[in-house]
Amino acid sequence: MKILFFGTAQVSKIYLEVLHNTNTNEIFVVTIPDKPVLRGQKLTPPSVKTYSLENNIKFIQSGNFAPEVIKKLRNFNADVGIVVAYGKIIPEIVFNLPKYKTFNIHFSLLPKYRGAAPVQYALFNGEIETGVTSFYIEKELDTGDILIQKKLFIEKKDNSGTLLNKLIPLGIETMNETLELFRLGKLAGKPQVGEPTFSPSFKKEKGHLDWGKKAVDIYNQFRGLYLWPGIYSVVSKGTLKGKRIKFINIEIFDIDSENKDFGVILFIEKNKGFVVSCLKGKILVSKVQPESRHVMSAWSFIQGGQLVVGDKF
RNA sequence: CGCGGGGUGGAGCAGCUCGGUAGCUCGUCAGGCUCAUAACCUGAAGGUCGCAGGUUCAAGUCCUGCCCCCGCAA
Repeated sequence: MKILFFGTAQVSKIYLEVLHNTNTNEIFVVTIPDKPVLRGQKLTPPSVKTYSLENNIKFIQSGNFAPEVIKKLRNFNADVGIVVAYGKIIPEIVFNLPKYKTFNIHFSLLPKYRGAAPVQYALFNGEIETGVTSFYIEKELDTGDILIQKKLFIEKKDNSGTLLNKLIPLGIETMNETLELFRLGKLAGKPQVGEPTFSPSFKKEKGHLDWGKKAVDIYNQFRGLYLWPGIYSVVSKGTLKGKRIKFINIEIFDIDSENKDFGVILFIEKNKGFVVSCLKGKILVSKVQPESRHVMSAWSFIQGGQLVVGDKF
């Protein structure tokens, strides 16, 4: 098949790889411009671009769909378009170019969690299941008819990293099966049914912990933001006052205790870390990254004596 | 040349302003105590204080250059 592939992020590279390793496919990649990234703001190419270069795959890198870009895409004369973590809205004139139109692989059970961050939001909300959906791209974001949908159970200990690792292969299955549908000429999708919910992209600020919440909610926030941007708190009382500390790993210490004050370091758990009070319940912090320092176990950091019982976030 | 922090025994930190025997907590090893709840006590091993120059009687500490790590912002 002649495939028009829209992708940018690390995740989409994996999908491109699968398509590229199927010899019968001819691929044309569409990705976005290099972006300044990290300290020193070096321009970094999307991993899809790097992969395309290494494997001699035709690609076009553009921040827009100007007439000359569309012309090139039209000349490719694609059978189908596939969108995986592209990161930009694709105009109708483009997603309608391929013979069988364009479909998207989305990591939720649509119409739940439409938008940019379905994995994260599913975890925030403590969902017990999620999944992958392939559907036709429409003008409105994530609203098109569904081709294939697969369910997946979320485990208590899952975070955005582990969950993504399960969703990616499931998505590949979904993509392959969707392509198979097209080969067989089964092109009809089914309208989405149910109340839609949304998962808009968010900023780093979302990782700022509010200890005036329940331990369960804080834990869900941790799970959802595990890969990016992580969760953090700023010390408000103690030697490190004003310093930011990232919590790389936490667990629920108890779920329903009542605490007079929250955000307070209540006590130390030997070899494990320190325990912080929430509005309801307590959180055991086991791995941290203080400002300007490496990631370290919370217990190790406690040895430095910078953070002591009674300090507050 | 975006802003900032940091590199000190195996781990986490202090010491640097005001140069003068390498300190604290943990771990390790040896021994003691026996229910302390981050158990406690005694003792031991373990460090070219990121690298290279410079100033000085003397540099972890002051000066110069370099390497590496990290937070923020984008």
